[in-house]
Amino acid sequence: MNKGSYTYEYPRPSVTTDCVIFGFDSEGLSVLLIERGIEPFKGCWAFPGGFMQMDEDAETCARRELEEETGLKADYVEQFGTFSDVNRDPRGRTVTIAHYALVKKSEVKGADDAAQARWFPIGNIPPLAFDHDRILRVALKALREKIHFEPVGFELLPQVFTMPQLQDLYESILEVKFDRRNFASKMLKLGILNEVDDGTVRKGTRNPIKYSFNPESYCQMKAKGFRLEF
Amino acid sequence: MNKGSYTYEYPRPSVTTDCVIFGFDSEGLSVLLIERGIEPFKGCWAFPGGFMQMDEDAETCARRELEEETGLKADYVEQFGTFSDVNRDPRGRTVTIAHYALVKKSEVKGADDAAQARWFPIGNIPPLAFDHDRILRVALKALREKIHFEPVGFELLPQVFTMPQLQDLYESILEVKFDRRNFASKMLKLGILNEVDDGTVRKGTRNPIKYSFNPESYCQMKAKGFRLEF
DNA sequence: CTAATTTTGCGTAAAAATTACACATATAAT
DNA sequence: ATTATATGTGTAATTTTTACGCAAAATTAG
Repeated sequence: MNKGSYTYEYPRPSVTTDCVIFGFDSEGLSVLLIERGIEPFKGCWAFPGGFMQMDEDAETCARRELEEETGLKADYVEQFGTFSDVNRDPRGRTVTIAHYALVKKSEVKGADDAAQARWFPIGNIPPLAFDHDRILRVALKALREKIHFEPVGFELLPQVFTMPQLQDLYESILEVKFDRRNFASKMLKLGILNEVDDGTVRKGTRNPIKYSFNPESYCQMKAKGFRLEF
Repeated sequence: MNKGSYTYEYPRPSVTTDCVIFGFDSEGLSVLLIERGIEPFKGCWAFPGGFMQMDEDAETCARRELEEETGLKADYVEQFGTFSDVNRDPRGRTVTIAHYALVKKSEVKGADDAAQARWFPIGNIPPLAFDHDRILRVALKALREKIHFEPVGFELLPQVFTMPQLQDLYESILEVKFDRRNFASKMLKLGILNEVDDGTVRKGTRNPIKYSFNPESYCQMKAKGFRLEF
């Protein structure tokens, strides 16, 4: 196909997607960024993303770019806003449909091998390219609201986790502290956690009980309309 | 400027905005639609919207199209999602950034004069063009969630309103019924309502107290983080 | 190796929020 | 004129949330 072969009656902005990738481990919440090797914003970090193809919708594009640029396949990808400031990209008019992805860092193997991809804790983000700092703020806000309606936490934790881990997750995302006993009883009362018997005999109380997320119960709950109050 | 004078190396989708306009009166919640005079979807109804110009961002575009096509200027316009299905427009690849607008029907004068614009109650929507039925469902969901965090109701009611009106509004949007005494006390406890003295002496209790929204109190509340629980 | 500290599970009492509900009065309807 | 309806007000019962103490084993410190 020739260069410059697409002609339109009126000018059109470029359409891209960007993807804010959230991960979680004992260090807290973090995002995966890619270092830009070229101008503009050379040396700055940015979310993976790129131009939307004519045969894919926005979420498909976000997932494709995510995999191409980081090697990750995310289960959970969701659109949270579209950014269209006239001057957001110095190269030309660009509209980006922003998504966030939730990945289990415990299952991410060679993501750090990937050329210039690195995890940054949410409290220590380097200078970002374009309007990505604004996009990150909006992404965090969206995630914080989402966690009240959907158990997004389970997309971020390992398959099997403990109550303290789950509490850490909620505290990291919402930036608050909970009483551990109240947190546990509220969570258990929801009825979406399965106790996992990993064979080890629980003698003392210091080795925590292992849980896994029960998607079936969750779906039933969701059908009735559900809200996680914190 | 010549026809067909914009040429790009890769194909680009069109970018449009659409605007779901919500209004409220004693009949309940309704939306303002425009009848399509031409194919495709001739005779169907659609949200006002159109192509984004190169010198305006999405919200500016939505407001412009809204005014051009209905004569309305809306105070409150907010983006709630971008729709990018590959086949959503039979004429070609189009991505639309969808917004909703809240208007005071009480202050809308000649909007119905406008050629083919008409209000439809939310329970009686005619066949819609393109994927606008889906867009409407998402808009309603967004509005229902928003009402928990922001006093969107006050954008829909007249400047001065009564408690029963406010309750009707909440009940219409959330599709539930509240105990009128509990609703009133909860609302008043928020401290964002001013009692309006309209001079008339309130003898009986059947003529309801008039209120207005107090934006200052609301801003203070919002700063502390706020949620309206229903 | 021993002692001190920390982590975890469990359960209860106090406080706060939500819910359910009754009556009086003037307007509106019959 | 009589009846029905809409509105304001307050309180008791219930439910939910919050605060907090204790015991046991693992971990850490010495």
